[in-house]
Amino acid sequence: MRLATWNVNSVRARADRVVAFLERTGTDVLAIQETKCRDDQFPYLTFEAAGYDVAHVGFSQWNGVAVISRVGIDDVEAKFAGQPGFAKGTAADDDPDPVHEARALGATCGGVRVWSLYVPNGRAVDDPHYRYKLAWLEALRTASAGWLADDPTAQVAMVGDWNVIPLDTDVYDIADFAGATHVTPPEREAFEAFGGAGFREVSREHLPAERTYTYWDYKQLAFPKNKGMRIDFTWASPALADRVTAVAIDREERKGKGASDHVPVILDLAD
DNA sequence: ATGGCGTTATTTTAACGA
Repeated sequence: MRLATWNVNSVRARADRVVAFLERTGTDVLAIQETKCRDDQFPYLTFEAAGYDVAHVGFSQWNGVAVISRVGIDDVEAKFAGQPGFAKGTAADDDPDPVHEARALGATCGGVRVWSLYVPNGRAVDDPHYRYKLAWLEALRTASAGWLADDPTAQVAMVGDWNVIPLDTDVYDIADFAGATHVTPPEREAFEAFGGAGFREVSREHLPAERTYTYWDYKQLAFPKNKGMRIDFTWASPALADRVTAVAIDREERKGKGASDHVPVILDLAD
């Protein structure tokens, strides 16, 4: 089975390109992030015509995550247990009515529990969104540790845009990120905590080379200059990690007119 | 120090993103 993840930066602007990717690569299951639409705006027909079932959650023009599959799609969950909302107060419990955002969707496809994840950006270290990002990652770690505790043989793939740069060598110039989000010790610790919970980040297992990027900014010719970042990852349960035979980052998808700023990450799973 | 580019929306500027 071929499983991929891709932050498409608007599924409506990119639907034809996504279908072309599916057909070119023979991807069976695709987790999509940043659909940037409500459920009623999702281009279901485009994907159904190509032979895929769709599960999507989106509340506005922001965020939005989906899983599309041609090997079945069951037990859809539009959030994980304990997923926090964004509280705009200056303290974590300041806001009595946090806003729930469409950033996680789980679905079982071909026997694999796939979670399409769009981790909050954080914006700035002194912004409430930064605290939200850390709380969100911690809540996901707690939830996912529970899945493994319930079933150590579970086939789970947590895929998507993690908005964390785990290593200094995962970015074109770490000096440009002094004081910025994505590289702070708390963010990196929150990311690596999934390893502590028993998961394995299989993209680096298969693609260990430094400066192997999944994102390039639209601005200032970042892609031609290869000024990129590695922020799209797959934390796999042990049983699933053992099935991964290859991982590829599809750099071709950053080329040409109408590209997303992220490219797909593709995982091949043994039967 | 700023904004650079792309997308969206109760659009004609603002919000958001990494």
